[in-house]
Amino acid sequence: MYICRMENTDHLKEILESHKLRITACRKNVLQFFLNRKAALSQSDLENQFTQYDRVTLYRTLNSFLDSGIIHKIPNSQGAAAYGLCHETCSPDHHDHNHIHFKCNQCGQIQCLDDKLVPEVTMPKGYMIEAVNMIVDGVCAKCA
Amino acid sequence: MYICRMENTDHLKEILESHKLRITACRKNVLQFFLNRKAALSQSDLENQFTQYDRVTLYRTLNSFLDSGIIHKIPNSQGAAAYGLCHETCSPDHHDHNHIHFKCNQCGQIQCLDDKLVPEVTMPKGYMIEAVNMIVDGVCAKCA
DNA sequence: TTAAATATGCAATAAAGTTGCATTTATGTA
DNA sequence: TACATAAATGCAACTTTATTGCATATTTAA
Repeated sequence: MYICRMENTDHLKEILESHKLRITACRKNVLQFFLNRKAALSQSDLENQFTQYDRVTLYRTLNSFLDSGIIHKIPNSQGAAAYGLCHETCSPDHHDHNHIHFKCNQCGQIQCLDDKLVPEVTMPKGYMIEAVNMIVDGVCAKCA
Repeated sequence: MYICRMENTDHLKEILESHKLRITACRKNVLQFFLNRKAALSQSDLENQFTQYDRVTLYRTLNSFLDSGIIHKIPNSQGAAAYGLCHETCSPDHHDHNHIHFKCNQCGQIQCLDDKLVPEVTMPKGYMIEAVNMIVDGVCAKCA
C-alpha cells in the first residue's frame, strides 16, 4: 500500500528563491511537474494536471517562470506554445539555450536535447543576432 | 498621373495550375501579394490587405497554399503564424526549406534568408529527422 | 452548355491569450 | 508573533486566432 507523505520541497523553494519569486503552492507544484517531465509542457498540459488552479493562475505562473528565467519558450509551427526548463546558466537578463529542440510528429512531445548544441550561423551584413533556435521535426526514439 | 491597368496574371495562373489549384481571384491576389513581399505574411496581414474577402476565405486560401506546397509555415515563439513562399523545389509531398528564417525584434518582420542554409545536424540514436528549422532572432539590417 | 466539383461568405463555435479587480496569501519588520 | 505591504490568486470579461457547417456562387471538365 502506497503511503502518501509530505515530500521534501526544499529544492523547489531554493530554485524559486534564487529567481526572486515568492514561494507559493502553485509555483512549487508546477516547478516540480517541470522537473519530473523530460518533455516540454504547454499551458493546457498544466491545466489538465492542475485542475485545482485557475487557468489564469497557471498562465501567470508560466509568465513569472519565463520572466525570471526558470523556463524558456520553444518556437513551433503548430499547436500551443511549449515551455522547457532552463539550465543554471540562464538568468532573467540573459537566456542561454543553445540546445536543439526536437518535436515528435507521432506523440507530439517536444524535447530539449540538452547536449545537442545549435551549430554556429552567420548572418548577412548588417544583421544582429540575439538568439538562435533550431527545431527538428521527426519521430523520436520511443515512437520509431 | 498613374494609370491603373489590368496586370498580366499568367504567371499566377501557371503557379496555381502547377499546384493543382483552381484559379480564383482571391488566390491570384494573395499569391501576388506573397510574390511582391520579401517578408513572411500572417493571416492578419492578409486580412488587412484584402478587406474584400472574408477572413475564413483567406484562412482557407492559406491552407490550400500550404497543402499544395506554395507556401510553408514558419515556426516562431511569439505572435501569429507566419507563412513564406516555397521554392520551385517544393512539392506537396516533400517540402524543401533548408534556409534560415530571421525574425527582427524591432520591426517584427520574418524573412526567409534563401541563400543561408540550415547547417547539418545529427540526432541521438533512434531519432528520425523529417524537417529541420532554424530561426534567428535579432535586428535586421534595415532596423539596425 | 451543363453537371459535378470546388470555393466563398456567413454564422457559429472552439481554443488560446490577456487584462482588471476584489480577495487571499506571502514576506519583511516591528 | 502580529501587522502592514506587496504580490499572487480566482473570477469575469474580452480579444485574437483557429476551425467547422452549410447554403450559395464559381470554376472546370465533359
